Amino acid sequence: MFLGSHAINMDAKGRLAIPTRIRESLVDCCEGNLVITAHTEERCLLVYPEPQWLEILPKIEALPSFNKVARRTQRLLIGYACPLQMDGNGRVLLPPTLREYAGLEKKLMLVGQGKKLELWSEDRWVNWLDESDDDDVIPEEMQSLSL
Amino acid sequence: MFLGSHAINMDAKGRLAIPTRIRESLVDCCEGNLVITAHTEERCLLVYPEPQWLEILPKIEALPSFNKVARRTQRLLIGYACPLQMDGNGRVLLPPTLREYAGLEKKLMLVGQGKKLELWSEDRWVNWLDESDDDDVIPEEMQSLSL
DNA sequence: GTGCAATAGTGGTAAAAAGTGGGTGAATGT
DNA sequence: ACATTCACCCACTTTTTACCACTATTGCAC
Repeated sequence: MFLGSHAINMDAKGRLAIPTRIRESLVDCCEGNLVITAHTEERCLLVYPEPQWLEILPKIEALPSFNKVARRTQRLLIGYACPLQMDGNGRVLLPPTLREYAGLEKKLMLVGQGKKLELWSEDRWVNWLDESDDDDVIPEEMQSLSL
Repeated sequence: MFLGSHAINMDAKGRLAIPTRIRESLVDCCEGNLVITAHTEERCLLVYPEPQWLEILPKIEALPSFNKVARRTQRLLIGYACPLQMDGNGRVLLPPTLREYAGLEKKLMLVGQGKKLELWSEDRWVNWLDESDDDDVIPEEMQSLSL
């Protein structure tokens, strides 16, 4: 279970030190085997423990090839997916195409999301926080949700 | 299984170095025998390991001849198909007609898509990423999909 | 409160591998 | 027969990646 957000830095080579708390969770649940890919709705990245990834992969593959939205989802999720391994210092190397996609520079935010993590450029994260989506539709599943 | 995206360059002769990761997968699954053809929905190319291609070919041929969409699909997929072989350095030579179709110049993106690969002009790829498809229909299979 | 120790984070280096460019000979087509 | 194209090969340059060393920070004990 991944909770909380962490401000972390990426070095000049695109390496990223996973915060120790999270590192421990990762070793527990997947021996450090991660899959990182693009988020389809925002320009940020998704980090899955490999077992979680293997659960959703078949669902993505099963989507219809001749629907535009489905094709976009497939192309991004599968097309950007990349297995990652932590190095001896608990760092991972982010492939250039993913850095590019999410606009990652030095300052990043790693955000726990339960079964997965999200990785944001700090700038984009802050911008997203400021966005007001007042006019968006609330799905049925949330109509009766009480927090 | 092909995952992940790679920025690659085409040289002046129209040769294209396959990234090592993918090269290994290709040698494993088809001894480097590829078939490349046109994508019917976007102006990019499809790269199949030969066995995968031989699986889908009969399905394409079986499409009804008196339907316009089906005819277009056949014409493009079969009409542009071309077998490729990697050279000693893991490069392939792209036929001019395919380069033309997909608008390939120097900078390309090779995108893993599970059983196949897609090859894009980098420009077109970036444009496609920026396209907003907000008004498209979300297929039923995705209505309750939770990733 | 201060100092020491352990651990996290950062930067650098060197060996290996991958990408790039070019040249030559064979083959094909005019 | 000649020209042009293409496949194959060789060599060089750049990038990658794994490993190592140092600095900073945190936490604990005295």
